[in-house]
Amino acid sequence: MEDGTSPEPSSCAVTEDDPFQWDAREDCEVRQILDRIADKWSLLVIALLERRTMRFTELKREIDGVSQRMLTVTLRQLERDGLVHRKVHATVPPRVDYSLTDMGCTLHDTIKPLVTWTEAHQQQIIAARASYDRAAAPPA
Amino acid sequence: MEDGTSPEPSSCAVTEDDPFQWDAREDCEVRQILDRIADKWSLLVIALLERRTMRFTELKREIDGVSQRMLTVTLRQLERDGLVHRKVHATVPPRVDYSLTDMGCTLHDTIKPLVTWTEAHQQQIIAARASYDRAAAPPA
DNA sequence: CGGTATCCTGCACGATACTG
DNA sequence: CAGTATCGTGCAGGATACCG
Repeated sequence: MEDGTSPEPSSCAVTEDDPFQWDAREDCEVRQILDRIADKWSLLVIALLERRTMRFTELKREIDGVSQRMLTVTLRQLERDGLVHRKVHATVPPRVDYSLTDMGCTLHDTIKPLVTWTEAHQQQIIAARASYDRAAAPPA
Repeated sequence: MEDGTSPEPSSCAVTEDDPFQWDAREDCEVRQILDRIADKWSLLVIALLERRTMRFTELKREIDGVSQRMLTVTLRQLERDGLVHRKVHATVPPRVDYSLTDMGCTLHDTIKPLVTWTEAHQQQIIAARASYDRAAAPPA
């Protein structure tokens, strides 16, 4: 395939004084943490809990397609990372409330722009994909 | 386990007028796109390309642990999504330059705070994990 | 209700070999 | 140099059953 089909490159600044350069080591803590919070369900859980405290079953009902196992695993990881608070009520039947911790809220603040960006650019991305696929299409 | 070991919940605002509420449907476009850009390598590639145009081999050398296959796959996806530009030079040996598109740059702008957040909170997260693990420790 | 424990499967990904 | 093609497999994650 030629390159003529790609969108133009940008000329975004190569800011030399940009302190943003991350550690590319495989065992880098930052990468591990990012992998964790950027996984399939964590973002969704954080987004939902930012709105209000929710029970386990509520979360399960809200999140289309999540298995009980994955929801449990996700919540446990977020709790372990100090992002989500788990409150067990000693009632019967049991009741467990999940909510964001303060740190979880600050994380949400940084995630939100990412989701907003995605929403704002989804049409552009869909168009880019169609264009790419057309260019690579089977020359029948 | 009791709940006494969890960090306190936050009281972050339940802003009712908050328009941020995302589509939890499994086939939601936003979720698919997020899954794509939040994967193990994409973030790293975007971060590196924001600094400067890079060749395939350079990227491979910079990113510890990535296989040739995964780098290729990642770059193709990002190209297809219109986030990365691929420029093939008709020289021999071949030379392929990768750079961010304008859209890729805007994405980087929203990713950067997330990385910054992670760097800023990694100690807190490590501490939270240690605390959690201690609480759940084998009661020998 | 809100989980664990167990089993089983698919496919994501690495390794390797080949090519324009 | 910058890929494709093919094969093998580890483990993420679904399904199911059971429990406090």
